[in-house]
Amino acid sequence: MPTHQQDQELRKVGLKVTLPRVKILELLEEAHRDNRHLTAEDVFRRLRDAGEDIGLATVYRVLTQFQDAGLVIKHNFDADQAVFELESGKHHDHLVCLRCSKVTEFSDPLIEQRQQEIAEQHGFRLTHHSLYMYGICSECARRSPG
Amino acid sequence: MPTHQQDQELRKVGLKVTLPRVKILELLEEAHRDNRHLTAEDVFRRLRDAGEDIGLATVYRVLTQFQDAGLVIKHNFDADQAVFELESGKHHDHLVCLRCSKVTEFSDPLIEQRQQEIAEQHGFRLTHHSLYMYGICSECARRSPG
DNA sequence: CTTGTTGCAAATAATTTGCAGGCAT
DNA sequence: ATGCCTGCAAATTATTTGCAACAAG
Repeated sequence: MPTHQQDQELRKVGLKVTLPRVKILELLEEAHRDNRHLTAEDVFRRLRDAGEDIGLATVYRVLTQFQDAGLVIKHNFDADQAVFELESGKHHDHLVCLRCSKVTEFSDPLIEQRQQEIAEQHGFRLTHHSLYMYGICSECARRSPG
Repeated sequence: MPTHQQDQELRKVGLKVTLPRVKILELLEEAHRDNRHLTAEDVFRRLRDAGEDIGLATVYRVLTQFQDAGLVIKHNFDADQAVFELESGKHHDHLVCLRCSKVTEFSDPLIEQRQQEIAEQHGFRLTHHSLYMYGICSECARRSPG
């Protein structure tokens, strides 16, 4: 079989190239293009719908491995299910639409800098942070201005 | 029995004054003074240690009722267990120590304003946000500068 | 070959719910 | 009295793990 882009990514982080891993990686890339973050269940269901016979446990295992390998980030949004997003390398924060779940990434130097200052003021050495902003996106607002 | 401060808070939000509710409210107030946020299990254990015979299910139920009543806020930090904090009325964000779990509250107008601007730029009408900053607090850093 | 991987089922962990008895108002 | 509350056990939901069969390097 020809060597695809995904195969390289997997090999690079020391994971064998298997069908579940390649498929899940593809799904995550597709989702990222659509500004969606997927839950493990989402991934599982999409694989099912695509005719793949991949168990939910495998989905969880693969996502965790991807996370450990730095390929993926896990977010605990307000909801009770975690969502996974492809790690793009550049840090960013998120705007999440409460209606359609669209996710918009942004990065603001000013906010980042203030965070650092505030941490220092309180004597904290910062390791990371998470900033999630929740609201209604323009499309959803237009659809029903409730 | 004399009417305490807690009793008033409970009545105000339409909840009957019962022992579990009063005790849990007291615990949350105490924890807040100590810059701690408690998980449901934490609350349960402390009640047990104090000799109270209150079930874990009740703890969850009461915390949820408090949340619905606006007395308490539930946070989904990095961990898999949610933590609860007394609602002080004024919005604030959090610095969380990864070693000792100390929580420091802060509020920064500059960050708040930038968030609003960013949301507008992306066409989002913001409803709320959560900003958690994780790191090592000064005491823990002094104790072992890992 | 040899070890990492997978699917399935069973196990955990956090939280919720049904129900019969109790307590606040 | 009467309906809100509670404890306990059972149910749910999200996620993890054990294990035998299987496949990648």
